[in-house]
Amino acid sequence: MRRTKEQSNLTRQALLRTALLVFSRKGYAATTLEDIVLAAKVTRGALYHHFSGKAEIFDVLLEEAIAAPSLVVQRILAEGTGFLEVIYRVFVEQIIVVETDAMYRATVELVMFQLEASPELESARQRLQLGRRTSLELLAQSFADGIRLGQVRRDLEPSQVALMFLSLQIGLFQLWHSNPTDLKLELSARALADVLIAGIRA
Amino acid sequence: MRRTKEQSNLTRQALLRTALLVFSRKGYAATTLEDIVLAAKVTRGALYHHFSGKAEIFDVLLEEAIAAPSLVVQRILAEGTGFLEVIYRVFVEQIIVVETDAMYRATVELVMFQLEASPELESARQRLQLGRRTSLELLAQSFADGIRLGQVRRDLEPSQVALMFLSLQIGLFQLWHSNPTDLKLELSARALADVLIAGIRA
DNA sequence: CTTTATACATACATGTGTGTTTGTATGTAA
DNA sequence: TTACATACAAACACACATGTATGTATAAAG
Repeated sequence: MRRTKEQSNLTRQALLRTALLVFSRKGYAATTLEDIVLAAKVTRGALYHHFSGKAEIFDVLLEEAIAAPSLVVQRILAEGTGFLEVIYRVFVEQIIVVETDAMYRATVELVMFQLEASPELESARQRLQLGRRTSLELLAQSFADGIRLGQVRRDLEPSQVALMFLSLQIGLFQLWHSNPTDLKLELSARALADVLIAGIRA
Repeated sequence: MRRTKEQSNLTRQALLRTALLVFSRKGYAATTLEDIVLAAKVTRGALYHHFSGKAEIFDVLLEEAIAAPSLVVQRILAEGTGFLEVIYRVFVEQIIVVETDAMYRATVELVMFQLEASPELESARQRLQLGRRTSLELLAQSFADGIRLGQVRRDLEPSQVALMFLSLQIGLFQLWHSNPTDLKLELSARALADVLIAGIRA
């Protein structure tokens, strides 16, 4: 009955994977360890062998979840063409990933909807906050470049434009999430990005 | 020790008021009835006398919370001047209320951060979704008027503009909430509204 | 003024979830 | 091949939160 080392690793991955799905759907508090191990087809013994408890498994998930979005951004920034076009693409494609990749969506849901709710996740929230700050700063710097290139209105604060960019993304996803059926996400994302660009272009 | 009818009403109100604050801070699941009655300086007996349980008191709160934003909108729509100016004011003032009115802020937090998390609040979520749909439709209709008046770009879908408006509001609040200290809310709200207007004006 | 209903407080029963402990079969190293 | 470590399963103990049942003092009704 004793599993081999790599099998052990598989169960650990299975636990993480299913835990992500369950947490993102039911939330931290409402998720019981039994839920997780049942879906992963192991017992609580396995979970407690791999993790110290409920808090730790959530923490591990969050680590990856916070890192995920910036990966997408960096991919797009690498193939950059025109400034405003890059902005447009970053906005749209990052939202498309949410729609198409269920796992990525789960991580976003985890961060956006389950994190603010529970007080015991304070440290996680602070890490998220830090991540968002750097995101904002990176964006702001990018928009500052855009201004210097003469592509963005000179009277705008780069930090405010960055804020608007992120607000739009977050708000759109939240609205879509609260009503996924009658909201075609990609279409809307393009429309919003279009207005955004129109509002900031020089 | 038996209280009079109006005293009873006061304790009921106190329970609702403190429950709103506690729920909005700790979330539904993490909030214990003991937390509420302790803050309200009564016992659980009082709570169970006025409400059938945890679920009901949350439901009552939510009813008001969902209704609250539309009240603000209607107030501003009443004193309408120019179209784009009304849009601007609705956007900005609704956000200002969140910053200045702690109770209003709590209701918004309740709806935005605590509602998506718990599965047992499904019915409440559906009511919220309905409220948002009507909000969107109302906004869309308003923007359609704006197009007809020649104040808004004719190539834009009114529904998409409405979506953008709401997304911005929601996203901005969420970002501010995750980091209230280094984000001057009113200032940002004005900046975002400015870009929004610039992006949609004909 | 008596009676009854109300507005709570207190005590209790129950369920549920977490963490811990113990047991065990098997991979792995010597 | 023996000895030990590991990967889990199963059982247990404990805490805690909800709901309920009971008690009681006093407004309110007649």
